[in-house]
Amino acid sequence: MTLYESSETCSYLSGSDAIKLLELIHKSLTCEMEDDFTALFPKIQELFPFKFALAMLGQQDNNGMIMLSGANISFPEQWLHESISKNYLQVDAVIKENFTTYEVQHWSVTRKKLFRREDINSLSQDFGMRECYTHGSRPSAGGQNGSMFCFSSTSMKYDMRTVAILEFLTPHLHLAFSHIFENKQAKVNNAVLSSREKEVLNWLKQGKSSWDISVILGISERTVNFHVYNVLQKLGATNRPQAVAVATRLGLIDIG
Amino acid sequence: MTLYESSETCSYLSGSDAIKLLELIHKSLTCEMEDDFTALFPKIQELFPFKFALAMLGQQDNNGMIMLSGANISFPEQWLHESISKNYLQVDAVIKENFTTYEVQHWSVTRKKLFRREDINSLSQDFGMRECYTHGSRPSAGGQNGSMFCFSSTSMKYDMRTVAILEFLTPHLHLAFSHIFENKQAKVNNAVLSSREKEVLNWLKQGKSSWDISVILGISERTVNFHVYNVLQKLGATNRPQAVAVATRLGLIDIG
DNA sequence: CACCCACCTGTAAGTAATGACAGGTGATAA
DNA sequence: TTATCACCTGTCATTACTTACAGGTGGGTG
Repeated sequence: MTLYESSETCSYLSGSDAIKLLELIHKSLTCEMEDDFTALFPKIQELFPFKFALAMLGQQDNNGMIMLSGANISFPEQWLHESISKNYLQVDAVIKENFTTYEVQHWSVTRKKLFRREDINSLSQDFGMRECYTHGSRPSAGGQNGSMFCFSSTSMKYDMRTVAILEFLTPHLHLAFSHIFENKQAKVNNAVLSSREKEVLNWLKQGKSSWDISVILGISERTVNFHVYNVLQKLGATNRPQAVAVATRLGLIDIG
Repeated sequence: MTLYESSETCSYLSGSDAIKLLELIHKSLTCEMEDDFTALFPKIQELFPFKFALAMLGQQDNNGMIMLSGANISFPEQWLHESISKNYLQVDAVIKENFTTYEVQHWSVTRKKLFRREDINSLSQDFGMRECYTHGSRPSAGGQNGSMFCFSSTSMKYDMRTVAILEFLTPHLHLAFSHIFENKQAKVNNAVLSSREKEVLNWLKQGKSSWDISVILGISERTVNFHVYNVLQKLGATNRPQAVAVATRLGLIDIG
């Protein structure tokens, strides 16, 4: 049984902790852009101290986790740059552990558990990131992406209060961050098709034939087929059913 | 500016209120079935007293709100029966107000505001439901349904603490209730198509032609068309693109 | 101006899908 | 046993779609 199901987890929290968490969770509901999300972190700092924070969204794959999106709240850019160039993010044991167990981790605890020693990599030490809490959420209904949030500093004691805070907060950070990512993706994808192409696609979804659409739009059937052909090319689809499926997945057309 | 955005809303809450809310919100994240959802309400009763509770999910329509799903937590069955048979749910001003403003309502306050008088309908009075708080969430990204939650009793004072509790709690009740509804719908819809039909549909979505699928499944092309035809009939679609769209909407095939 | 792009249109050949006809098997439930 | 249902198969005529070819218009940008 993880602490998630334990009813005593909140006993580590004070009333003012709980109120701050409530406010944070409430604010997380209305995050639409990355700025809204970033704005949560100063408030998290009021709950427990950290210098650096990082958010990551990943998608499960055959080979492992693929990073979809990262929001660097306050990590040193150089650390990120070196970590990415040296492929640390793909091989790091803590990250693997996160995307396997999705439980709260404390670097020294995890490393002791995995390697039977506590030392961290020199890169992190150079930047004054001697300790770090990480916690993420697993892919769930309504979202197929997993997440990971890092809170790092020179020294962070492992204590149950921080664990409890993360367990209450992380699922909502995950929802907010996923939501922002999907917004962003839909925006990017939205530019792929022209307005006429989206219009045609929306009628296709409704079961209309080329002839139907030509009447609806007041253009020739040939032109409808022309638009459809362009949609197929742009979406990499081989026929109309796939085009509808791809467009739906990319958020280009409404589900309804 | 509504209380939602006010940073002082939580000042009406005690630390123990906040902890109970946190626990409730956390539990709401893992609700998969209606029982899980119903189990939240005894915990809500620890926050503020009420005798009867009701959850409703509705979909915006040209004419108004259509009820999609209701969970009767503890309302008198007879009250519900009479309300439905007398069409109260369609004409009730409080319900209309909920699905317009989506703000916390207190029956006597709302009625005073709308009708300049406080009296309630005799039906509710007969059942000892003299007062009621209602609050819901508007349709949002990732869910097109609005919700309404009622908490009723013989006497409920209007106070800011209860309002604050509802404002913090309701969005999460909404998410949980919507999620349960979608689960239920997907389950119902899932029985509509046979396993072979779903298999064919999933290949259609991938852009495969009838011939492709016949090779993949090791059956004749004619049989693939037979299955597709049955899918079209069952889903009420006129062609493959629409079938893919409908199946996606009903949760019959994965989006990915 | 030249260029790109969204938008529009035509012809035509080949391929795919639709919807009707007809029929057969095997498992499971009344 | 009779019935039902998922599953399977065939033919055939009609309609729809795909993908080439060819081209024209108007708006905006470098």
